[in-house]
Amino acid sequence: MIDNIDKKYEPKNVEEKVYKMWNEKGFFHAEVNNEKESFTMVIPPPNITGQLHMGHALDNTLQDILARYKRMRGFEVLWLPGTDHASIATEAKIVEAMAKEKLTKEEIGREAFLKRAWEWKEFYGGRIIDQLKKLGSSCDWERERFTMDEGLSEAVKKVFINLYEKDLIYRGERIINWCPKCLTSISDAEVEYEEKNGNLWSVKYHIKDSNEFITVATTRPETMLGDTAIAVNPTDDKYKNLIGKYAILPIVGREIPIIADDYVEKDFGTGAVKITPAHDPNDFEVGLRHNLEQIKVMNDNATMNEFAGKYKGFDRYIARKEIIKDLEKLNLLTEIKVHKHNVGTCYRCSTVIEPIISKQWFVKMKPLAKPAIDIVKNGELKFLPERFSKIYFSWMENIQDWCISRQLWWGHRIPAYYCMDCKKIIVKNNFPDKCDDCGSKNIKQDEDTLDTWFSSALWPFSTLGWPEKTKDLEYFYPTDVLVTGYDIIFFWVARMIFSGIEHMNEKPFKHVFVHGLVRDEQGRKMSKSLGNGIDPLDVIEKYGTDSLRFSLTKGIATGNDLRYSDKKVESSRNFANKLWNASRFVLMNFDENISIDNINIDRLNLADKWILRRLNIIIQEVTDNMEKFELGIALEKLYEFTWDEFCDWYIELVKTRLYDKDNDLRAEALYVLNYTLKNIMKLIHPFMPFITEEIYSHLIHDDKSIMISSWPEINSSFNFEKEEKDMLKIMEVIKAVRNIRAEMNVPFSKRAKVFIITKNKKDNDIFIEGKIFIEKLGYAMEVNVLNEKNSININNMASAIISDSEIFIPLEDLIDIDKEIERIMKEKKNLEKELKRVDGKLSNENFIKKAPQKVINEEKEKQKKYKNMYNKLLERVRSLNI
RNA sequence: GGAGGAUUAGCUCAGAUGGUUAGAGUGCUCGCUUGACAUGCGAGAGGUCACUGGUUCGAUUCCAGUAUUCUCCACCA
Repeated sequence: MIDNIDKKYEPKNVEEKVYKMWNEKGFFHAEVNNEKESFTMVIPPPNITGQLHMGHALDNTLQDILARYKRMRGFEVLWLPGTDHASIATEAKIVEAMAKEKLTKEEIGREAFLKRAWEWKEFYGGRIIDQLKKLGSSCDWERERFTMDEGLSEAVKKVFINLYEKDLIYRGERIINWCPKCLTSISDAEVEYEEKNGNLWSVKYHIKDSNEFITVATTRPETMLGDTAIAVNPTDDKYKNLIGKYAILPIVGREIPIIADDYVEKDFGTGAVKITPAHDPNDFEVGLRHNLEQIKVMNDNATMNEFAGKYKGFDRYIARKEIIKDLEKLNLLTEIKVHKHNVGTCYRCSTVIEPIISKQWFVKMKPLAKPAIDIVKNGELKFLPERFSKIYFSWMENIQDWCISRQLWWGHRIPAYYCMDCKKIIVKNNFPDKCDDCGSKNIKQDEDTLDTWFSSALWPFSTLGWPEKTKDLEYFYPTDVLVTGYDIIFFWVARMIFSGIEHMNEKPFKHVFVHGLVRDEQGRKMSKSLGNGIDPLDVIEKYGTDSLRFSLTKGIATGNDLRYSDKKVESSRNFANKLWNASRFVLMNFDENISIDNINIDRLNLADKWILRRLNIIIQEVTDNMEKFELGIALEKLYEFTWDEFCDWYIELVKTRLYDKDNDLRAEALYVLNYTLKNIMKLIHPFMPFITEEIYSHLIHDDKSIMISSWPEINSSFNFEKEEKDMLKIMEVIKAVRNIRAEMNVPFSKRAKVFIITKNKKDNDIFIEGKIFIEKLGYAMEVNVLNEKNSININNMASAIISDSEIFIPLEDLIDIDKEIERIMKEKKNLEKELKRVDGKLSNENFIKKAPQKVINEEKEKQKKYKNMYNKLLERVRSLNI
């Protein structure tokens, strides 16, 4: 017996306490356990600079739901947490912080910089972890990893060396995406395209030894300083005679050849293209085909270099203006058009990317992509929803080599060493003593670090001890589900897949469970620049974690974006409160003097049997939904079952019995209440872990915690099919009575008599059994079940017709005959519509011939029912002289 | 240029291997301090399931096309 429980649920009084308890009892921890099947997930490691946002909240809520569900289903669940060093993002923040002290990286040097970075990591790395805990995440914190942990760094080196030895990593000079602000190369995936208004300038180039000109169009005139050819299409008659001749590069005066290449489209622009192999990826390819010189005209910070002649030192955009001015003076500018085009920008700092030729390390992608495509094609690894595999394929099938070197300090330093004497490249685990070839000791390590994603690609196995052959790997790998937003399929998911296959010879996970973005109330992306982000921690503070989790998961469709709204959280909070109060009701009625241990099923009443049967069905359905990852549907069903069926019906139905201290079926009622509520708590626990734990701890059971209790199963002795149907009939009567009363404006305090007329013997018995419920929920002073209505005067009664029965309520002076007529006519119209539909169907020969018998029978049943009701209605119409 | 979503109640969204009187939350209307809960209870109004075809006995659901809209990928200088 519990009293003095607050009327309102206060998450703050519960969440911290409960989380601490779980943690201290070691419920989050997973160990190799050969008696159980494993279920493994690795967290998408948040950046150490990161702060929890709604995306994290959704992502981790989904993972936690799966983890808790599987744990209850008896799996050894490992949800492995950790953080990512996020090279560019973190380095940028540290540089920014140093700028406030008027310091630069170069001034303090690599070693001191890294010291600062590690301090940063210590300080901020823990913050996001604490925030994940606030979400209720049941991660195994004893296994927390960081992408630059010693073990993970070993894995990175090992992978680099493996790939290098297999010739899948190479160093070469190619066009890469250069960010002039971050001062590093970035991969293709890290470039974001933005549509911008620019100009298309047409520039005349003089043909050598002639008075002719050739006109080219360009969006980036500043790169012309690095032109080393002009290209035309070989089949283009306009320019055929010019192929092989030379043009004079304006301003610079250099002679450049006019070449023919298929790459040029005859119909675009002038049909002639300036070729700048050092500053454009397409031009680079053309350059290779024609053996053209590559002239880089910019510095790393996007200012012009010495090859830019008089523009040296100018920023690229200033240089552009100056060049345009000079071309105008020279009369070589023939046209300026406004031109909308996509400009590549850095995904971290939004600076316009400069394609630039540079010596970098690359991963050869084609051979790695092939098996990674196959494994999804053959269904061994599944995307959920399936449509995301198409996105994956299109990326994987068109993949370019991956530029993995970064000109950053924070990250895994590339394990490549250069002999300064004989120039040999040595790729090795440790700093070599001497050069293998010439024996020189004059050796330097590559200055660059690796792309952050290079290490996170290994996350599913590096975190489990690879390259060591650990028991953990054997037991927990491959992982089961990877939960992530669709926005990082390319960055991360795809790279984990080919890495897993290449290094483990096994997929990294069986399912990729993809979710959408959390948008703001108006459907916009939440972003810093818009300032429309909602801090999940604020929401938790105000409404509690369970409410936040609930609002992010109820009714969502896999892979679709969803909108955050305060209204939704509020209604979730109301649901939590509902759970709280339903439990309060149950607990308040617990009676120390009544044992619910040995309940005889035969003594359960109709309502008991109905709710137990409904619970069985819900258990089955929700379990099916969970297995299919239909979390949103599962939760929706639980919401409705709990609120509508359990609270609004069962609890109301049980009250009469419970309040009657002499009733000898109170034990049965308490048993059913405890049993149902207990199972509801279990079913909801994965979604709302805190409140369910708190409530569960007060209920009667033998578990230490709901978290480690077992998932509900159907109780086959509770499959009361008949009673379920009977109860539905009684509920139908109750609804009809309430409807009449509401429409007739009968005040609550005014009890009325209810007459139920049915010729059907079975129904008769059911209603007699249900009298007590109809009285209570239909606010009736007396319920009479009759075979004939002859014995009562129905003229002053309001009525309703439900299938085989009629209901009459004498309202005496309260009856409003016009309203009654209105009600009846409305019902008549409705029935006519339905009858017409069902008659039409059943009189259709083809329907009878071709539809399945089951459907036909169902329709016939309906027809019978409607006809019956309709006849009674006509009788009623006649009797009222309408 | 290519691909993929979305389009269902005023708003935000679910939904069904094709057959239900198409659902929820929220908002709205009416009535309620009903011995858990006003963060509540009861009743109600509100939908041509974007449009046009096709398949089918039957389509809101499957197929094709159209429109509107969002997103991703590629990129022609």
